[in-house]
Amino acid sequence: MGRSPCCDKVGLKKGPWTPEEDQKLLAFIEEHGHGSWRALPAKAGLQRCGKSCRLRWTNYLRSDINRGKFSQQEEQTIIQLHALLGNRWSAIATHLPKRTDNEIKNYWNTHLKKRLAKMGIDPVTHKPKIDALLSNDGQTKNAANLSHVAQWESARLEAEARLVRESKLRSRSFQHQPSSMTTPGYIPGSGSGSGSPSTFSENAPPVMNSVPMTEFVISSFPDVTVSMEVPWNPESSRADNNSTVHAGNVMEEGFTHLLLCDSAERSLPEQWQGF
DNA sequence: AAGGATGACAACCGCGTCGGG
DNA sequence: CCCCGACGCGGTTGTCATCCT
Repeated sequence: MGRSPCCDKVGLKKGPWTPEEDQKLLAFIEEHGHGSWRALPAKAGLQRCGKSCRLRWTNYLRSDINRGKFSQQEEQTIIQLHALLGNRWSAIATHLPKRTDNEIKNYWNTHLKKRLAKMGIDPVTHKPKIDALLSNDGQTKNAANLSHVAQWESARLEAEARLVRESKLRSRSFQHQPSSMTTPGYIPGSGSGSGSPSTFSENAPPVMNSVPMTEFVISSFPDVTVSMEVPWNPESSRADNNSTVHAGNVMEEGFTHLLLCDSAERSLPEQWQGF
């Protein structure tokens, strides 16, 4: 309950680690394991608090860390998982082997968040900003746009709720099975295209009625399928006759693809340029 | 060339949670 | 059941490098 007092002790070094300190920590852990982090600094001969040692080890010294540039696939995974999980960096990190939560968090804050903001997408919810859906005089270009945003939010929250349930199940069973195998009531869909869409049957009313459903499959989280009601009009994926913005269609095209474009001006669909 | 601005990333801080006594 | 130490997590800050004027 109380805060750890280890860092309050005077005489302990703070700030950047030196190569000598790294070597001491590395050598000690390789020989003895880290054991109790609190006791480790004294045993290893380090003038650091245990917390600092743990951070240095988990974020930098571990041998199973990839410190190279983030690949496009990794970027996409982060964006997709962040859309579902929010700022739960440790949870996101579990789906990115060799990457630490701190590294992912930093990368998000310095690269991806800015890219989202630049494109007029709320970095918190990943939905298009309301002001991006407004015309210059403040009127909505298309009332359906706001409806799509609400639907996206609804789908996102639903997926999040499911993840919470799965998390609880996983913590109980401690298994690494696809969650579709462990989540009661989950009915896997038949994938994109024809066939019945995936949905959430556990205590949930049918989400859809007559409107065709669109599935969002998270590629690095294949057991999660977000189904949402998004009327699909291939023509309006670019721009319809009224130059309206179809938030749902843009999402269907895969907003993560848009986010991966280095330059919004270069690769965005016409109606998104200039945001 | 100097120095201010900006970007990138490492590290710290403080809160919440867990588990043992 | 309560207390408290230990740890993990996410937000924030600090520091260094690079760019720009």
